[in-house]
Amino acid sequence: MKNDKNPMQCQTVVALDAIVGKWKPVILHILLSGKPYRFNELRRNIPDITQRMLTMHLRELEEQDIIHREVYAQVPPKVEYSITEYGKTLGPILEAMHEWGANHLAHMASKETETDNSRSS
Amino acid sequence: MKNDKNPMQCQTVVALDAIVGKWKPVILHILLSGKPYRFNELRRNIPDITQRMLTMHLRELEEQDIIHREVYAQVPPKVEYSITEYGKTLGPILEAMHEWGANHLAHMASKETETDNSRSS
DNA sequence: CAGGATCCCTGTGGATACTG
DNA sequence: CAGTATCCACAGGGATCCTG
Repeated sequence: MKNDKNPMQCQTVVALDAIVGKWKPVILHILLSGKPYRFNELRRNIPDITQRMLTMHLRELEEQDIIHREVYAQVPPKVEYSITEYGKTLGPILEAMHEWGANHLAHMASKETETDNSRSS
Repeated sequence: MKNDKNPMQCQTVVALDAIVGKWKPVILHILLSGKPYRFNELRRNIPDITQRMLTMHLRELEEQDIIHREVYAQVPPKVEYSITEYGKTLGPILEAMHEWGANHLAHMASKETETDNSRSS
């Protein structure tokens, strides 16, 4: 894992570790719908991601038991990724962050306007 | 800011942006107590942080209106950092993450034990 | 005391090509 | 289809020295 010595006190980073990564929030947001997705299906839903990063993030999430990887022995290969029951516990947190983020954008925008007003007066 | 083109959809990253950074969670955790802290006081409470990183993180948090920087015109200089009312809205999220993180450690530990059992059997 | 200025190292992530 | 394997760029962060 990434955190060698978390000197007690801050398990927050443990949670962060699970959702930090350039595309992890998007992946989680998609899989939290409950529907399983195939590899390339995910790629298509995340336009700018590279297969490398998709693979890496999926592996990390799997290792954390947040998503499940189901391999179907057939040709052509078929692999499906889905959120685990345990992974669903991240849902509320992600939602809260999404909400806070949206509100934050508004908050910062209004502060911008304040400064604009004081400039224009 | 860090995210140039967040293609709508994911304000989660906006929230993440506010709390991601090697020491931000700790800083926030400390300041969320409500008590104002001086610069070196914070340093002392975060053993391994460098003044450079402390400064940078504080500046970013200030820019986001999450903490307040109060400069007292006196010599020797005195600067106090405190959580803003707005910044307090991050509290519940950090708390939730902390709780999830603690639980996650337990969860992963128990999975480890499972494998240990299957190995030892 | 509370920083600013520099230099440098590492990890995260991007681009591209190849495979079972 | 679902990946691996390489190479490479850059930003986040560390160490050190200096200052109003």
